[in-house]
Amino acid sequence: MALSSTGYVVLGMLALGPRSGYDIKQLADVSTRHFWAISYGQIYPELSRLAKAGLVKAEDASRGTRHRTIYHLTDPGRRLLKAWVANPELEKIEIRDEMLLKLFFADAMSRKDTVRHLDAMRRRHEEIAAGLRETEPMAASQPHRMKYEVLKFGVALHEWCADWYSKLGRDLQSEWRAGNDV
Amino acid sequence: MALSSTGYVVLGMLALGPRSGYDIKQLADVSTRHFWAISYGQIYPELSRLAKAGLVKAEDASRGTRHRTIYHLTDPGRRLLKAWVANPELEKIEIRDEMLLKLFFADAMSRKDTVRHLDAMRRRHEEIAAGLRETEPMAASQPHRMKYEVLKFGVALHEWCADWYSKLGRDLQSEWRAGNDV
DNA sequence: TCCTTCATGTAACTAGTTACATGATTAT
DNA sequence: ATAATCATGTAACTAGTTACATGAAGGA
Repeated sequence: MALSSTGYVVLGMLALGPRSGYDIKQLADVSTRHFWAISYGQIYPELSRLAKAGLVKAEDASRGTRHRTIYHLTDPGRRLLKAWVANPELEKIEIRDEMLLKLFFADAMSRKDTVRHLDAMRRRHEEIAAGLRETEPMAASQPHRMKYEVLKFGVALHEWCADWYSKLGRDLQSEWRAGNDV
Repeated sequence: MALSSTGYVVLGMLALGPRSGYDIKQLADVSTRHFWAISYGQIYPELSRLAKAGLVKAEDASRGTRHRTIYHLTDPGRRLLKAWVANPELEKIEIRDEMLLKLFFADAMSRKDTVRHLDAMRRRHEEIAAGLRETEPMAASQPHRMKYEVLKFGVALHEWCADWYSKLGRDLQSEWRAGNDV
């Protein structure tokens, strides 16, 4: 019974307590999103699969005519999640960065445009870091240490990226001002 | 005529000179792979599409019975590539990191396993950085400055990640040795 | 009243991977 | 010989996004 990583995300969110598909999405959007985004189009079908496999259990939580289903982990679900987390296999890491792609192909670009592009990249990472920092109070106040550490990693990572692009832009400019035609 | 980013990668590789689909894959594997991986299953169909759109032109370069097709950029192809590169739109950036996902859900993990997991993450990033560093002489000797800068970014990024995980592991251990039951 | 949030779900689509099939050439 | 590399391509599959449809509840 091999689950997709997204399946484990759903399981993991339910390990924090019973919630609806909607809740899972909201929670993922302020926590795992910066390194593992998920959408409704994955969540709802995944919940059905997990329920069919007996890893989660659905429970009706409708309020009046407004229907709502909350899911909770079953024992097998909790065991499977734990086994996955503890398995030290080298899992995949993947980055897709279109702006970096443009920078890679930017050799024919004008100096002005290159600097502008680097500035946009800096700004982009600063914005991501700022967005993450907003969730910091929430992450700091809950008892899950690793979740907080992962958030701090995200903030630090994007700040580091912003600094790197900022520095490259400055270096290139001073180099160009010095008249070195590289 | 909007191309996928992968389409632009193909175009960009051909901007360096005419090459085959096979060549494009080899080149991408030692250059863009760390932030934009591509596979044969994308390259060959993409080349057909680009040729049909008149952005590249196929040329038979078979040697005897062994067939080989090299592609080169057409003027419209070169123009489109240039326009894409120069367009400062905020393009998407995406990370998918399964190990970070496990760390995020690692709160129930034993201390020993947490430390081991962090060590595996550190090693993973060191290996990626080392793999990238191997291509450094090649990147340094060619005249495309930005390609070299992007490579240096990749090396520095993964080294930074390795250091971060390394530091977190050390911090947690000393914290635990100090007897703080967090 | 109207906008936002809550809430669930599907269908069509886009993107990308993996496995397979084929076969020549070159290095060991 | 035989293994590695060169070389092209497709089919089946997996993963994920986006748009759409529906509608209730709650706040401005």
